Amino acid sequence: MSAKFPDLNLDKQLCFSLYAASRQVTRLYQPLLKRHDLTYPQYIVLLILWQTDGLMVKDIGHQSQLKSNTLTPLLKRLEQNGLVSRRRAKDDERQCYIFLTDKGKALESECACIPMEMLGQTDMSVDKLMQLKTLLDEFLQLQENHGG
Amino acid sequence: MSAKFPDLNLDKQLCFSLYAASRQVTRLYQPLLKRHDLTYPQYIVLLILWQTDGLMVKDIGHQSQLKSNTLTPLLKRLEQNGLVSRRRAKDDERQCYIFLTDKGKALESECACIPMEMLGQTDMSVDKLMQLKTLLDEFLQLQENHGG
DNA sequence: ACCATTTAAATCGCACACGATTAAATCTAG
DNA sequence: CTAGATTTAATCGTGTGCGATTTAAATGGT
Repeated sequence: MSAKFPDLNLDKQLCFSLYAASRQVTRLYQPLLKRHDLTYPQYIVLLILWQTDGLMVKDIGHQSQLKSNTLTPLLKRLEQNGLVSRRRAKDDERQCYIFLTDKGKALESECACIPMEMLGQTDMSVDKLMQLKTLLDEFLQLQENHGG
Repeated sequence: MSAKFPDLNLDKQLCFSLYAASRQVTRLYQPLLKRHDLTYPQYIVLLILWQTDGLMVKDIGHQSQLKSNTLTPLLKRLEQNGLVSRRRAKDDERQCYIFLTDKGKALESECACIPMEMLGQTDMSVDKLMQLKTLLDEFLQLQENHGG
């Protein structure tokens, strides 16, 4: 069966590996994040805000590559959990600025152990992990020019 | 601001790169798959079935790392679109076997150009793409032993 | 000043993902 | 032979992702 189109398998399998690896990482994070009542995408958004507080939805979208249709409900959940507050800019009512609350700021140090715990769950060398990141970023960079 | 926990940034950013790259690939596939009325996960499942027809839901789950809560509705959609048929095993009514229809089989050759088109959209060298796949697979392998 | 265009966020609809549970069939120990 | 454990899919609820549209506000050219 199959192997009718053998030349094309490389590509198929790279994309599948990427897809599977990404979900695997999300699954690894889940137990660590659940302690703080966070999902993985919520954690991503918080990482961005911990780096720079008071961003617009647009800025968070640019950094996370997520659009408002994903971010708006996600940010509302973070707001409901008391981690961020949403404020309209006075000079431009279209813009919605996101600020960390005290609770949201405090969560940063509570989550400080997560990356270390994640590294502990991987038997891969730091060297190879860095290689992986470099290749992924190169891929992302090339695509950015392409797709817009 | 931030950089309170600088040692931990490597990890955070690797996971973010993985997350972003995976979604980027899905977005790249979408226009190509839409022509055939497929989503990316549906395409993944079809790739598995094109390799080996007549698998149980469990087998597809093992290869795709997806559980029945994702696969059952996905396979029902493929069935509705006339690409697969679902049959219970006579000797064990619990098992549900998935078979490609003629239309489902015919779709394989129609999709044969997709991997090449995908490669065309990436300016990354085949060498680096292979490296990337190798690292991702190594990561997945290590995790398989870990998590179950 | 006026209206078309642009921009930012929100809304809508659909299809994943996945933890948790359920249901039904099969297996197994006693 | 049968009660309980196991296996397999299906179901349920929540939270993404994302294309498409909508709403509201600001901008820009006339």
